[in-house]
Amino acid sequence: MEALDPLLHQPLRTQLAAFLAGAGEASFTELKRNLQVSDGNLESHLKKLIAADYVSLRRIEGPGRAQTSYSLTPTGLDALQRYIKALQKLLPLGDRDAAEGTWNGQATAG
Amino acid sequence: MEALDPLLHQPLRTQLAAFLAGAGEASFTELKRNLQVSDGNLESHLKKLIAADYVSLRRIEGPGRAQTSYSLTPTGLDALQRYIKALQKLLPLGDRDAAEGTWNGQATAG
DNA sequence: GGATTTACTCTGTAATTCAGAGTTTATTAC
DNA sequence: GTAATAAACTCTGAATTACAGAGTAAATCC
Repeated sequence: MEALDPLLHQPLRTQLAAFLAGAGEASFTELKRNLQVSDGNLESHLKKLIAADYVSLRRIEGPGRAQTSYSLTPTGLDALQRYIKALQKLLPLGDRDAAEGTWNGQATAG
Repeated sequence: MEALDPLLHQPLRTQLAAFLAGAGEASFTELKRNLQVSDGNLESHLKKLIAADYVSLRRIEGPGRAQTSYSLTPTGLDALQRYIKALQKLLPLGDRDAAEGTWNGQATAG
């Protein structure tokens, strides 16, 4: 059985990675709004992803206060992609062939 | 953004639930072997799933020492199914339509 | 120029995760 | 029959993680 990247397999961090993958990049505040998370919690998870080089930051000096833009690194995107493959192997997720076995009567149709 | 059931969205518990869904039921030892996990760790996660009524146990009195057989409850299967739907919404997982947006060039093809 | 807001960062607490030691019941060797 | 081994868990405690709210610094509003 394949292990699920523990860095990505955590509620907030999965959402963070998915959001960044979809959005390309986002500011602290955008992330906070979209993920509905407290400041401290957001920054601690962001920090962890940055430490793993899954996320990079870019300082944006605009008019007004400087902001940081966060985005997935190639490493992060790759990890996310491999994480998704692992999920597909583990669970029946539409991409049926990938799942090692499909469940009883129920499959994925609900 | 939809939250991911924190009970299921944890590496060992996701695997546990997926395995039980696939196998129907399994003994402590089977689970231990398949998930490659320590006794203590397995029992603590199992306990958590049982407390949530995601997993039920059944005592099996055979020849030799009695064993416990673990399986998903209807509640657990339902939760797993909803968890999978949430994942599908969040990530591009083969079932493409469900994902809120598909990523840049990369999509799911590797 | 004082009050507010924005954009984070720090700190401490609570909860979670985990390994290994402990317990109980059965089986095998003698 | 009993000592040693094994199976099937359960308990304990330490390490890590997750989280909220308080703190800080810079900009904007009045």
